Amino acid sequence: MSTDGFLLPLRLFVGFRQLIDGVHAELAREGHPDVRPLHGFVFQAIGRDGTTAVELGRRLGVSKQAAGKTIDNLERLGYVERATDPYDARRKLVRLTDRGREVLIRSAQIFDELRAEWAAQIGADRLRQLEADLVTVTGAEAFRLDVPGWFG
Amino acid sequence: MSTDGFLLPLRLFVGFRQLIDGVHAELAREGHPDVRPLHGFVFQAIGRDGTTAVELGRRLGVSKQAAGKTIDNLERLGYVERATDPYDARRKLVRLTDRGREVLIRSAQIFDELRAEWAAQIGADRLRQLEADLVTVTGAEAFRLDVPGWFG
DNA sequence: TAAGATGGTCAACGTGGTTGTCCAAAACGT
DNA sequence: ACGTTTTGGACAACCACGTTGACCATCTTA
Repeated sequence: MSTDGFLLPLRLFVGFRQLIDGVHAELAREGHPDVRPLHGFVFQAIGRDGTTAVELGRRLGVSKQAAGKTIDNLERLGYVERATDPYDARRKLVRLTDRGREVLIRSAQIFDELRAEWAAQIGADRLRQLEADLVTVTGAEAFRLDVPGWFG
Repeated sequence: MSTDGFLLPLRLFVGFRQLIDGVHAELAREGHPDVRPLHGFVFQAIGRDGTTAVELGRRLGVSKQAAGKTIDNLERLGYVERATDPYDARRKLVRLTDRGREVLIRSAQIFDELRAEWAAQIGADRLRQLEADLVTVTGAEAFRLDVPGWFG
């Protein structure tokens, strides 16, 4: 039936990667050369309200230690900050700094721009349908962040 | 315009990951539990004719040393074998073993089956259009295999 | 034939993942 | 109220896979 069973997964990945690379190339141009693809998902998982290392690990599908290391790195880069929870002395709240929020906002904007470029090539309605179809076939799958270990 | 700029890349990745995980779950069931997502792409890059470590690295977008390490692993698992090139004593040809070819063939078949499941959900014509649209927007991009290092 | 390019391997290093261990603080149960 | 369990965080050791640098053998080329 199909000409090549590898076409679909390959193109999905290439599309994903082009979008991610496009965002990070632009972020690097705007003064954020150290932000990795991984970090974007972390920023999103932290969100405006902040989280803890354990909760972050849960959301991303990695161990709390791995989440802690990533937080260490982002803290060193100035994108997140830790604060003690006044209601629970065990917890350390992880929140985005202004710099971190800036990256989160810019990322969304750049993704929108890249999406618009796609829309210009295949048409806005076709792109909407592509997104809708992907949602249909993939369902409500949680995002797993253990990509490095998962792939290799 | 778009509700969420993160939707598109996220769904592309989730779709990719579901296909890959589906194939490797089935491969594991069929006696190949040690084959990683990475390896499928390596098998494809080696192809029927075989290659060398340098050429493999070039195709996959990684260093020749990294390609060599991956070959070491696959050789240990019995999926590829090295042979000296009779016309060039420097080169070592890497070829798939019967076991390796089996995985390559089965992978393509399972991908086709998963693709058929997608087609059953959104319709064969819509899936064909989705693929065609992805090809249009992504262009003739070479696959890069440096995923672990790239992502994190 | 000497100089350069090419293919392969070894070694050292970095990052991000894992598990195991331990401690402090909160929650729970009698 | 107090002892026990659970929870959040950090430290350490280890593994996988990527990188660069160096080195040697072999082929190509001027």
